[in-house]
Amino acid sequence: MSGGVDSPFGMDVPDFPGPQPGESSGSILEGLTKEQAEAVLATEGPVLILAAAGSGKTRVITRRIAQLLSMGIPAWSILALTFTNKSAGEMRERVSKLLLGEDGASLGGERALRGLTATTFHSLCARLLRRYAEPAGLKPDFTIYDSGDQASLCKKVIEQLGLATSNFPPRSVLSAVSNAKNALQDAAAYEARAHDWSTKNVAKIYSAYSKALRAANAVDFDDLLMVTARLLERDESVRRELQQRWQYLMIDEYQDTNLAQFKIASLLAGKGAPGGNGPNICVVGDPDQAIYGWRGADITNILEFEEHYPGAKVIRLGENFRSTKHILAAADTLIQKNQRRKHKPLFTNREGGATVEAILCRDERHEAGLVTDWFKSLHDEGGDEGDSGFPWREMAVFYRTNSLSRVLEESFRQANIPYTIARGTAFYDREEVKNALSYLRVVANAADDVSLERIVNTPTRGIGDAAITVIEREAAGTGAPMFATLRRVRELAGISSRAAAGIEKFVTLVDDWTGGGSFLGATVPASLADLVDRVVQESGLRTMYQNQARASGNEADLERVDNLDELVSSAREFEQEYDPEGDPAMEPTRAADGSDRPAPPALLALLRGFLESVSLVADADSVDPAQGSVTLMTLHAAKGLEFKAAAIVGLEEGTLPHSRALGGDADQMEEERRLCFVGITRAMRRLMLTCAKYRTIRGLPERTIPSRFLSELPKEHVKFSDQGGALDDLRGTSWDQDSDDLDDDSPRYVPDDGPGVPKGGVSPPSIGTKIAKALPPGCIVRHPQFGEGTIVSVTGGMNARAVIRFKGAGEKTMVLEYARLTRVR
DNA sequence: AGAGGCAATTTTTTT
DNA sequence: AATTGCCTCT
Repeated sequence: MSGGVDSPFGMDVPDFPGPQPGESSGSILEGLTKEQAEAVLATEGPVLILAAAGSGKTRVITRRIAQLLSMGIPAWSILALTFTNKSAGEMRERVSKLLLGEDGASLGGERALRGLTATTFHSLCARLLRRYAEPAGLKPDFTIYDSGDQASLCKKVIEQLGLATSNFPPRSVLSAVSNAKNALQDAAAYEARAHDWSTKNVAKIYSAYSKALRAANAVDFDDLLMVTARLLERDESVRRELQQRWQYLMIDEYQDTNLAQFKIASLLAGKGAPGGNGPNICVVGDPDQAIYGWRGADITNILEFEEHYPGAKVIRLGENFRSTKHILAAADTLIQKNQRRKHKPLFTNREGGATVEAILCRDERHEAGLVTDWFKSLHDEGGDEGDSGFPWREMAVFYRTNSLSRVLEESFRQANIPYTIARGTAFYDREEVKNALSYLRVVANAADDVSLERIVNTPTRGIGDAAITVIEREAAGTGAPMFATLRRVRELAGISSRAAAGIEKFVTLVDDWTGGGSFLGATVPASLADLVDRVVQESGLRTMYQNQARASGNEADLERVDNLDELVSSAREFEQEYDPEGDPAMEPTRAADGSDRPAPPALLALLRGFLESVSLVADADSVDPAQGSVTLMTLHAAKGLEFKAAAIVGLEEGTLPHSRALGGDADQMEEERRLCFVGITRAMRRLMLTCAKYRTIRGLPERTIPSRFLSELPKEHVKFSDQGGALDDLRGTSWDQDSDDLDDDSPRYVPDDGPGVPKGGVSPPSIGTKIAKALPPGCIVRHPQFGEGTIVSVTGGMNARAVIRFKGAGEKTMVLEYARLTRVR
C-alpha cells in the first residue's frame, strides 16, 4: 500500500467535494484568504491550525503540501496522517492535481509526488510494525484481528481461566482492554492499578489475552497504535531513523487523537533541529468537532498543543465558505451551548438562502417519507435561486445509529431514488466473505487459531466439537499453534477416524496453497487472484453456498456466491495496483545481528498487503459520490464531507443525544451536541432536521421526546412545523380501520402501555390479536420486501402469526406484530 | 456429527 | 427485528 485509497471494490474516490475554482492553475496561494495563505506558508516549526467547519481546511492542507514540494522539500520526507483512507486518498489526489494542473500539463508533479506518505494512523503503524517487526516484538507476517476475532479469542481466554463469561462479558472486558491500550497501559500496568476483585480479574484476562494474541501471531486494532508507540519510545535507532526520514509532519483531525496517537506523533516529530523553534509538526483540527471521546480521543491534545510546543504558531480559520447564514447560525447557536470550549464565532459573508426546516413527524416511516419527498423536490425543482435541481450525489441523510437506516432505505427504494449506504466494512463482515478471508489468513499466518477454528469444518468435513476439543487441548499443552497440531492427528487419542480423515484433507488443502509453508512448488498459485479463486473453489465454500442457494431458492443465498466472486475480483484489483516498492514488508528486514533477511515471497507479501487493506477499511471510506446517488450515513462517517442538501433524522432524546449520554455526564452530552453540530455544518444550502413522535426501537414502538438540541436552535433561522398529528394517510393503508379494536385517535404504533396490570383481571388483547382479526384468510396483503401475498392461515394469541403465500417468495410464517404488512384488499 | 428449532438478548459511534 | 446461543432430534 502506498497510501492511496485502498478501496476493496476498486472504486477509487475522485476529488470530492469537487475541485474548487482556481485550484488547478497558477500560484499556490491563489484565491486564499490572508489566514489561509498564512497557514500554507507556515512550513517551519510547530503549527496549530484551528480550522472551523467549512473554513477550507482541506484546501489549506493540500496547498501546504504543494508549497513544501515547490520549495524543493522531497516528497518522501513528508508524512501526512489522517483518520480514514478516503481522506488520505483525497489529499494525494488534490495535491497531484495542484502540481499537474488540470489539463495534465506536467509541472514535474508526478515525480515530485512520488514517495509522499499520506495515510491513516493505523495503516502507518501496520507498516512500521512489519518493517520493524523484530524490535517491536512481533513477526512481520502478523494478522490484524477485527472485533469479531477479538471477541472469539477473548471468550476462549476467559473460559480457559475458569471465569464465567456471564460475569465477564467479552465485550465489556474488551472495551476495558481497549481503553487501557489507548491510554498506553499494557497488561502489567493495568494490573498494577487494579484493586478490586473484578478489575483484578480483568487484568488477568488482559494479560492472558495479550499472550494469546502473540501466540496467534496477531495484533488487534489498538495494538497497532500501542505497540508502535512503545517501539518508538524504546528503540532509539528506529526512532532516529524515522525522525530523519520524515522532516515534515502533518496531522489532520487532531482533536480526535488519543494518547497513543499523540505519543506516536510526538515521537515521530522529535525535538527538531537544534536551535530551532521545534519540529516541523503541523496539526489541524477543530475542538468543536471532537466526536471520538468514546474511543479514547483526548481533546486536550489539541487544546494543549501550544504548551507542548512552546513557540508554536497558531492560525485560526474562522470564516465559513460552505453554508448559508441560516445553517451557520443554527450550528453556531447550538455549539455555543457547550460550556467546555474555546469561544470561537463562526461567520460568513454569504447572504440569502432558505431557512433550516425542523419537522416533527408521526413515526419513522413518516419521517423517511418526508425526507424522500424533500429530496425528490430538490432534485426535480432545485433548491433556491440559481439552482436548477440538486444532483442526487449532493444530498445526504445522517443519523446517530446505523439501525435508523433501514426505514430510509425502504423509502428511497420505493421512491426509486438511487442511494448508497456508507458502510465500507459491511462487505467484509458478511459470513461468506469472512469465511473465505479466514482461509486466506490461515494461509498467510499458520498460527492464526481464531481463523483456523472458524473454517476447519466449514464446509463440514466431519470434524466435530469432540475432535476440536482434543486438538485445542493438545495445542494448549504443547504451546504449538493448532494448525501444527492438526498435522499430528494420527498421534492423538480421542479423535474419530472420520474426523481424522477430515483433518488430513484440510491440512493437504492448505499445504497445496502454501507449498507446505514455503510458497514454492507446482501446487502454489501464481498470483493473488489465483490464490483467492482457488481458495473459494477448493475449500468447497463456493459449492456450499451454491447448494444452499439451490435448496432455498433464496436470493440472499445466491448473492453469497456473487460476493465470493467479488472478493476474487477485489483481490485481482489489489494485485494490479500493488506497488512492491511501496511495501515496507518488501524492504529487507533488519535482523537482530544487523544482517538483512530476505524479503518474503511475492505472493505472501501480496496476500499480507491485501488482508491488511481489508482489515483497515473504514465505513467512511465507502462514500462514493461519483455514483450519483444519495448517501446515507452515520453522523460520525459524515465528518469531513459536505453536501448541498442534508437531512438529519432521529433528533430525539435517547437517539440524538444518545441514551448513553443521558446519564448526566456533561462531557458526553457535549460530545453529542458536537455530533449534531458536525451534521449541521455538512449542509451547504439546505438543511432539514426531523424527529418522530413514535419510533420503533428493537421491534417495540416507543413514544419519544424531541431532542433538546432542537429547542436550542435559533427560531429566527429555523422553521419548526408539527406534522405529527395528521392521521389521514394511515387510513386505508392498514388494519386500523377495525375501529372497535383500535380507535382512530391512536396511531397503530402506540403501544397499549405494555402488558401492564390487567384491567378487571383480563389481559387486554395483544396487538397481534387485533391485527389477526383484521386479516381473514384469503385476503391480500403487501410486505415491503416480498411484495403481495395471500393469507393462508392466522393464529391468534400473544405472538399472532400468519402463514402467507407470496407470489415470488413462497410461503412464509410471520409474526403479525412486526411484519410490516399492508392490507391490499 | 450436524442440522434445525426455540429462547433469550439486544449499550451507538469506528480504526 | 435480528442475532446468538443452547438444545433436541435425526
